[in-house]
Amino acid sequence: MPKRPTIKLTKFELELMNALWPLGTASIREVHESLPERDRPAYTTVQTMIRRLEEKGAVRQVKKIGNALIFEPTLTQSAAHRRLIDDLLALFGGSARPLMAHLAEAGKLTLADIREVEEMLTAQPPVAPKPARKSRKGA
Amino acid sequence: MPKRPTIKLTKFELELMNALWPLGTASIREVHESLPERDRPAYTTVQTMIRRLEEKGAVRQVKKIGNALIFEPTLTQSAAHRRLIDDLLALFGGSARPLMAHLAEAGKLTLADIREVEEMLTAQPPVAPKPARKSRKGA
DNA sequence: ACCGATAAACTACAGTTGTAGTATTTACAG
DNA sequence: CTGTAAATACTACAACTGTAGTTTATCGGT
Repeated sequence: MPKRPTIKLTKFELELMNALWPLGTASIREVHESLPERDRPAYTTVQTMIRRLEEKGAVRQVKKIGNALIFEPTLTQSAAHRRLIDDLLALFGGSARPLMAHLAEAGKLTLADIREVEEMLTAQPPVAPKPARKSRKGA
Repeated sequence: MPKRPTIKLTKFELELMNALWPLGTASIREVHESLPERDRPAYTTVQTMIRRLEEKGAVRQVKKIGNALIFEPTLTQSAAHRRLIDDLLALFGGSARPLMAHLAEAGKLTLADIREVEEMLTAQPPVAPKPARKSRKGA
């Protein structure tokens, strides 16, 4: 597999993606308007950023309606999140432990949170080495 | 309280701090040498960065030995980490839940990790609303 | 007191990011 | 078909980052 180079997004690019993901598919205008009106950048700023996101391969043009281009995310939210977390984790020496500890200390983690994840982990075998996810050869 | 503006460090600045924290106090030369020799930047690069860290208030000069300045961190590792985590958390809408879920999914969280944090949380009352930390008036 | 080695201070520069203005194209209304 | 409004494409630019060279100050030895 090609292993594309895991797109790196800035904070602001991420915010744009956060606007785009729920829309699924949208024009620049729509992305722009869906940003929090409190400190909303100029329309052209969004334009520029979307173009850069396209260069980075995070979004792509899918069609044109009237004279407006319609975009859709190529990078999934999940992939973006994974990247963020991996980066943070790297700064913590690769282990989630100190990260968790910090979260707990800062009161960002409740017992409920823990229990939930615990269930997740016990429900599914944590070390399941990729159960050969169905590969429909044709489509 | 003054609430200083929570210093924002870049990845590389963080790496320098990671070198400095264990040293406790060090010259630029020492910081430089303690960087992984694999892709170690020029001495002057470290100089520049330390200067910028000083401007940002993350380190400070404490003395001079020979003609070399000795620095020490002002920003604690803990504070820096807190900042990192808070930033990440903000991107996740402020809740640790999806973050945890992602960690678990990615196999970065083991049951053991969970248990440990769980203990931390049960040991100390998690919602302790700042037990009025001792304020010696006089100092 | 001078010289050579170090260190610090200053300067430089290219790439990235956030921000947006200006110029050009294009689709639709009349 | 033509004008106009909307969108796109192009251009600009300052702050921040990573990178390091050049110039100047300083310490310590002879």
